[in-house]
Amino acid sequence: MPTSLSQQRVLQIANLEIRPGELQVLIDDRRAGLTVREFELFFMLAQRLDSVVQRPQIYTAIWGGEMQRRDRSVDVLVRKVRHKLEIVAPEWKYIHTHFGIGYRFSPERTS
Amino acid sequence: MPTSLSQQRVLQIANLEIRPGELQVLIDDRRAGLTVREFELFFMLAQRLDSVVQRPQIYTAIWGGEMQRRDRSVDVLVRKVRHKLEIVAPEWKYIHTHFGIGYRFSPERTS
DNA sequence: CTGTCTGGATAAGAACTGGTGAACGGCCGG
DNA sequence: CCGGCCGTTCACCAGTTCTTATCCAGACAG
Repeated sequence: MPTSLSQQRVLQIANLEIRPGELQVLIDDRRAGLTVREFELFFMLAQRLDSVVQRPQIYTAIWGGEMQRRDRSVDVLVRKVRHKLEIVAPEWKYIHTHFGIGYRFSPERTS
Repeated sequence: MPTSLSQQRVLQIANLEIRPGELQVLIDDRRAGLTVREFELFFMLAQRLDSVVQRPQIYTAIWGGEMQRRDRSVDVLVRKVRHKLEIVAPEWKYIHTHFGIGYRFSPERTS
């Protein structure tokens, strides 16, 4: 699966640089320090800029298979990614929650 | 493959001089004393300064073929290179670990 | 306003990854 | 033969990450 990521191009969005081949996210040239899972989530959402991705879709994209009811894996992962991004860029929000549906990636300045 | 190395230019980075044609690494004009394999690894990473190189890519570049799961060859080789470099330049770190991903070359003074 | 459902936050144990030292075997020169 | 060098593999361990459970705040329906 890192192989498939390697094929992808570098994404430049807002103050982000996302390098699939290195599994790295750079924010204003600083490394976010995401783990492999975390990167997969973030990159997956980033590719669908501005669109709401449903939870089960996210789950399948990252873990494969069907998401069980009450499985909180996606939520916890989102939480971790948000946290790491906030450390590097406190004044930005990247992942937005859509209640009862899923998440949407779009960089927004908060201040 | 020593042939391909011979074609390459000498790299000057930080306190390093890397001579592909001689398979030699000089640190402040002192020889690191790397073996052929060790040099290949170090040079390969050095050419990708500041970028994270995934383990399987490293493996393929040096041994060819696919890296098996749980193959520790890369790790052990990195360990040996680090050790030899540390003897010559204790106050420098050259190879950084990115957990779950691979390694990144960028010279940093530690002290 | 109240009850119910969804998602945020946190924590504990399991599972995994990488650092490290050493053993093993091949190769070569003496 | 013998000893040293080199590359590979193994085993142990520390540190990191993932999974799962729980508690709680916010959202929504009636």
